Amino acid sequence: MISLIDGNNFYVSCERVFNPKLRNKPVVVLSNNDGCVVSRSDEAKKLGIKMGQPFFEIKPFIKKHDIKYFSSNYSLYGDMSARIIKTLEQFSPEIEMYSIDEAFIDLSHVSQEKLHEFGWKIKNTVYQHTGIPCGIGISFTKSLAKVANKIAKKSAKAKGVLALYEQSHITEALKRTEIGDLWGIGRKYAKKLKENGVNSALEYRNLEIDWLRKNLTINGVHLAQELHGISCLDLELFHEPKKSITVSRSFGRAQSDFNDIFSALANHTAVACRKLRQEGLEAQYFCIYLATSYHKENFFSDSINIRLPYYTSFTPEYLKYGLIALKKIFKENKMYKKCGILLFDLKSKSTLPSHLFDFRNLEQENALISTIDQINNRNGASSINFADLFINKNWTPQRAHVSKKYTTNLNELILAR
DNA sequence: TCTGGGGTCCTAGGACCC
DNA sequence: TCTGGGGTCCTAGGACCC
Repeated sequence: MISLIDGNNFYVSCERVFNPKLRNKPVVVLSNNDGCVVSRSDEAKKLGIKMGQPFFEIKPFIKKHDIKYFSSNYSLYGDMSARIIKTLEQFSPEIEMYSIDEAFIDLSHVSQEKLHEFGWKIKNTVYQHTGIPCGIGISFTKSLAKVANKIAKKSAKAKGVLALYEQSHITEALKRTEIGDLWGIGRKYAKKLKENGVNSALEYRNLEIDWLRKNLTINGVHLAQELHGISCLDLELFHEPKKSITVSRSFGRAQSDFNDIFSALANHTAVACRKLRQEGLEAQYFCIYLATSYHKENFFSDSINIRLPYYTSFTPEYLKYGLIALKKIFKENKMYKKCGILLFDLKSKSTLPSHLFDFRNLEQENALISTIDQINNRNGASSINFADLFINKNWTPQRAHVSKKYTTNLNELILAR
């Protein structure tokens, strides 16, 4: 058996842990750049605020109903997520942290008649240890656990915990699950399926394999089998090495000056390279990306791929080639709204030169960059950095309503108490 | 009359997830 | 004025090989 545990309205719940006044009140958390709503309390949902709704559109509504709102505070949410995993470790040796607010855990060591009780024990303990309310779904496969989790949160009877193991209950649950709520069925597939008369998960499960294969790829077939209780998706217990790393941000306001934009790109590049080093990886290819506002007329974007002479994670190398690349795609008189960098073709760090004509002094590079990383780890990001990053900060995203660093900044933690 | 068969690799685009 | 960011996987089609 597998259980899916996820934090309810996770970002909002994280904010509430350290600010109890927010309980029982409508609260939303905004995306980067205070762009749109990405997490809503139940009260905010009841008022009709939609997921992904632009903030500026609902600002008057928010003031009128005294809805509390916050810029996203990812260091706080990441830290709360780590606390949840720590708590889950006492319930099962096999845990897959699927996203910042969701984990699958193996429950094959629990007998069927104890599943429900065990689920409640997990829910209560997570709340006790972290202050985060969560939903628990339990069943034979990951996809069925997802179905159970969704119903657990909706049903007044389940109150947040549901174990599905009786066939009649599974059938009933699938009948009640709308096709678009299935894990793996997005907007496009939901539309296509409805056009073919498939409106519930139960109807989906009855579809012909060949039809699914043809119209929804092999993933669609796997989903149907999972709904029959045949496991196709294993728990991923080990952290797979990343295949790509992206860092991109919308600018606080549109930018047209080359130096301003390079300054932003340099900052994203430094963050991306640091992630690369944290993963113990190096890249040889990267792509930089530049775009105007997607929501304005004459949307324009351009990107360019760069191949470095060797695999590396040394930031100055990326800054050097990034500057050349940006000059190639930058155009005057455009109001750019966003830029980013994508690192791909990643492989494990090697300490050897890659070829005969590689004249880098790797020892020196490593000494420099690891010193910089250490200083920044100890004293906060960008305590020390490359000059390109400081040209100016006109581009910095909006983040006007951020909460305190309750868990990651000692001084603020003491103040909060 | 009439022009093979089998395979790999790469890429762009589309779909999904949170 | 103002609309997020970071990922993965699958497939079809083209290019190329013998």
